[in-house]
Amino acid sequence: MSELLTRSIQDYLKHIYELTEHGQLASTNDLARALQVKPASVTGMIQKLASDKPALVAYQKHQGVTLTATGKMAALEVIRHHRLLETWLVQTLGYTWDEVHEEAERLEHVISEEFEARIAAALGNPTRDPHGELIPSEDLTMPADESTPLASLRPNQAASIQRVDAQDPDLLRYLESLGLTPGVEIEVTAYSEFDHNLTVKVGRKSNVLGLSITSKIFVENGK
Amino acid sequence: MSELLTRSIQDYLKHIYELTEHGQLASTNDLARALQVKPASVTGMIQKLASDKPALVAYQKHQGVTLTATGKMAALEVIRHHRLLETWLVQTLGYTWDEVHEEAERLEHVISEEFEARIAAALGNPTRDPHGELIPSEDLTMPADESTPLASLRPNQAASIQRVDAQDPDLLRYLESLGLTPGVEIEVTAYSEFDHNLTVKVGRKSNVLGLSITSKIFVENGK
DNA sequence: AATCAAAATTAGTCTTGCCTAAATATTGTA
DNA sequence: TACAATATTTAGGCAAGACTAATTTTGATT
Ligand SMILES: [Mn+2]
Ligand SMILES: [Mn+2]
Ligand SMILES: [Mn+2]
Ligand SMILES: [Mn+2]
Repeated sequence: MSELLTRSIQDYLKHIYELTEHGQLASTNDLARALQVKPASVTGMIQKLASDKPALVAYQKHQGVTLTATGKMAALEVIRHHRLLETWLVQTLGYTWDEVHEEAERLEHVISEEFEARIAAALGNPTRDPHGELIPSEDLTMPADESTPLASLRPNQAASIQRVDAQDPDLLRYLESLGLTPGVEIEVTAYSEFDHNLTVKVGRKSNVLGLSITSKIFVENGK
Repeated sequence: MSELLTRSIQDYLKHIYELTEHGQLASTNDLARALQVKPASVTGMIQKLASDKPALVAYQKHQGVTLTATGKMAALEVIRHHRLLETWLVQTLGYTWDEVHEEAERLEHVISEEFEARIAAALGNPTRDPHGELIPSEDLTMPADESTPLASLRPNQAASIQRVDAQDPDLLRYLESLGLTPGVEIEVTAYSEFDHNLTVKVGRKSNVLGLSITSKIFVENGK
């Protein structure tokens, strides 16, 4: 799996992985939004990736793309780099979880396999990054994710936060200020069916959270 | 000094700095060799850098280039990144001095000022990298270098090794195997004026070193 | 002063990855 | 079934940075 893959291609593959993780096809528009690029540029790149020597994506005009086995390996390699880097920035350099994303976004493309191995070992081969996201294993397998969105819980259900699917620093700081971070136990005490707000108890405090937040927090282990 | 400077430009500036550090002009050919690029490419890039909004280099056709004040700041920024990274790879991830150059060569262009500040602080603001090279200060001043090449010493002169000006991993491993690393005390016991070999004593052992080695080891403080 | 080799520059191409504008395909709905 | 809105693709361009081949400049040597 050694890389002749450009930075740009690595980012395409990573985002295609994320958009197709649950069996969907990634649309040109969704990719354009994720990559901050115009749809026409996505079409161009996708056509190139699809016609590469060993194709990195499977593509049919107007239908969207998925990754080939080769493309998936390359994507998982980048994702592993990203998540190990985030973990390591937090644990060894004192970054906070709202600061790491941007730094990792650049570093992920330039570290060697040697570097990856050394930080993984130094961290004790972690399985989750600071946001609770699962880290692909060294052999590029993505562990199964058992969690469900907090939004799907209803009053009297308790659970523990597994991961927070967000990179926006403001949102992350806000969540931290409420104590909504991975590992924390929470309980839903109220649900408003019109706006889908949930009232969530953390320790002694309760907060009312809208769907745009509860859909980004993933929990497990409701009692 | 924030960067709109591409990776490629950063490498040009860094190498121009190194080639002009002692007052010379950097020639097109020397730069081409240093950057592993054809001379025609160097001419093209130099002309662009010379005609940039605030010019990064001063250039006259066929005469060679030097850095402007702006260009020098940008170069020192990259060099500071490189040398802090090398130091940090050795001290916190257990890299050896022959392994760090290549990794730092890529990382130097993508770390943030925040990252630079954090590793500098974590390392206690070091002034030399693992090869003994001086690290530009945070305000981008290069400390004065008092050292002279080992090649200039003669029998009965003693000195301590300050820095080793080499990146070739094989050479670095060889020097380490001889105990020729920064901080080590040495003494010259013989000189051969025909081939310029020096016999150098380190601890109990002596080795005969050719000019291609003694010109890359810099020493200070002969007693 | 004339000559010549080495060094440097110019001219013209190529690749990568993006863009805008225009054309076309798909889809959901009337 | 047909139309309009939406999504996607095509066509044509541009900027960076590299390359090769051809040409010019420099500066040493006769
Ligand atoms: Mn990235
Ligand atoms: Mn993360
Ligand atoms: Mn570099
Ligand atoms: Mn060094």
